[in-house]
Amino acid sequence: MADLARIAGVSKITVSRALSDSPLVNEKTRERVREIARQHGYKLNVSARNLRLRRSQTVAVIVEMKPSADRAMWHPYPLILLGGISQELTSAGYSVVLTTRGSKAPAAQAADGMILLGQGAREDAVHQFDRWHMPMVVWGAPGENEAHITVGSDNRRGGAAAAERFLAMRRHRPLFLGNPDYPELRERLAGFSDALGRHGIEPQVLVLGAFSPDAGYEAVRKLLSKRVRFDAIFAGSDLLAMGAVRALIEAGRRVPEDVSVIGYDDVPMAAQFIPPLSTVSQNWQEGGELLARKVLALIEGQPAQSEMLPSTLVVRAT
Amino acid sequence: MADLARIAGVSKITVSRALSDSPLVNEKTRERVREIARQHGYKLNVSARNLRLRRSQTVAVIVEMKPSADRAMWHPYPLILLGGISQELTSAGYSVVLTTRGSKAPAAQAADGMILLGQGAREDAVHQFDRWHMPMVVWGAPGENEAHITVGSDNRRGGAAAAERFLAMRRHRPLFLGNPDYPELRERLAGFSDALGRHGIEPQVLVLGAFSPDAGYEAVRKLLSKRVRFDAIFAGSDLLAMGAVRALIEAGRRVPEDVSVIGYDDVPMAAQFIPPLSTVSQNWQEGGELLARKVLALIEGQPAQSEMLPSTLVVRAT
DNA sequence: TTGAAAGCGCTAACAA
DNA sequence: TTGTTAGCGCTTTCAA
Repeated sequence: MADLARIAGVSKITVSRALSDSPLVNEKTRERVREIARQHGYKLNVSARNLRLRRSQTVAVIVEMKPSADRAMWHPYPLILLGGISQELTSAGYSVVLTTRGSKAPAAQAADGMILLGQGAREDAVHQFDRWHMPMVVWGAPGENEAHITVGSDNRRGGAAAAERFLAMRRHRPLFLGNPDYPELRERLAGFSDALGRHGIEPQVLVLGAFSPDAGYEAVRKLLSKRVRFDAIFAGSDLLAMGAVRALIEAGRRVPEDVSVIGYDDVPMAAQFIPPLSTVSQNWQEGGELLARKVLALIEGQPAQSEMLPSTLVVRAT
Repeated sequence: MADLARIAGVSKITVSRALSDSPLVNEKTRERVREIARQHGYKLNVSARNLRLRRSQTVAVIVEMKPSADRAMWHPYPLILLGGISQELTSAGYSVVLTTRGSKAPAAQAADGMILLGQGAREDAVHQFDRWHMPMVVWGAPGENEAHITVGSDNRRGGAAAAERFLAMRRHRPLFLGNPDYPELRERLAGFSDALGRHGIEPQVLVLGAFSPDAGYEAVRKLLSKRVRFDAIFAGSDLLAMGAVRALIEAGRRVPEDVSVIGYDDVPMAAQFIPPLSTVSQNWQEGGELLARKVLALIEGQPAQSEMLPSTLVVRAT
């Protein structure tokens, strides 16, 4: 900038003003400076500007990644959340700084705000990041982190919707498939159990480690071989549900006549599955957008509140 | 840092050294300084450090996003590419700065390197970013951008593999389903056509706008109603292929006896589909990791070359 | 409409 | 082992 100033025969500050479209500079001067900048391939030093302005136009998105084991955050669906976040922030002139918890990468600290996703949104993580004293929004179940602004989908309601559907179909031996160690699944199961409990029904719970179709397939196969009786399955994810359906069909059970199946997420394949899968739909993209809008509000000093996204049961064939 | 120095009774630089684990500082001094920093909730100003060190420990990932229409980059599979990138960069102590082309967000300019993804990797985009003079790696088909380091999967080989399979099955009326405006699909079609051409067979090409199962379903339904004859379908994506299979089955055609179908991508559902879908597998995750490793190499001044990831045909039931 | 001075918070180079 | 000096490149006062 000093060089440009010398070449243009003006002062540094005039160059700065010209390049940032300040009204404090003469039209002609501005054009001349800009032309010179272009010719010389000048590129603004963003770090210097950030230092001076005390902001980076950046929001850190922090996801969990245990080194090897659980890469849940990199599964396709949570990533769509990131798509929503990015879309919203980008159009507001912010960039997303993507980091994983525990990384030594420093850039996240320079951000103007922070979004916590995935397992990273646990209590301990929240406290850890609290010390950074920056606007923070958390994805997950509100109430767990009363002190923080939370956006999440209504997993409890989704579980209840599945239960109500089974009740309407007069199913009395429902089964829950999934790992309630994940807070989302715990909520889904809670909503499911509560709604059933009000009619004196208690679901069986089959704890599964993975979310994959194979896990669902194997689990149901084992149940069938052990002659466990059930007439309805509520799966913690669509992939699990699809695996379950495959196992049922292979074993000669009719879906939904013998066993009704409801999944969770409404992935694009759910509608194309044969038979088309009934499932609880949640809009990840929108969740991402909402998270982004909340941090932006906080960054600009406006108030913001926790919010829960609706989950709706989509009844298809199963 | 000046405050900490005063409190600890040392100089600023000693604080700096203590906090950055420099060997130039006495063990005791270091501990004392760190303790004081902790007590006072000190947080390093990363912008200042970036300015001073002339680096940001950041890699910009630039994706395409036409405002409303084509959000292809936010589809699940390209996002996995991002997962791979992020994983690799994070473990090297870098953060990912996610921006879309055309965004006014400044943070990307401060990055130490750049990865261009999606439609953004077209010629014009590449030239636009060339002016930033930073290490750059592009996702796509090598050869298109000779001048730049490119990582991509071998779409041409994938198309050829599908063709070879059909030839081995003695199919003589193959059909290609997909939109060759996308460079990847163009390559897949090229490989497919070339391999067939060597046996005197020319595939029919059905250009489809979308990648969705519905698009595949509708397209095949129309073909069947027009009594177009074909005995093999190579679809540009698994979702398309699944839609096609559904249409075939509904119309009473047997898969693969009457019509063999091969998809592309090997999405997790492909193996669970009924019937399990044959498809060309490409490893997005690994592609992302490779992209990341190449930029890191460039950033550290090491040489790097373009590279093509293998695509392999996975033969299942269709 | 332009400019001079000051300083954002950090670390490399050099000196003690 | 510690400290002094200087300066990274920018923009906000304040003055002309």
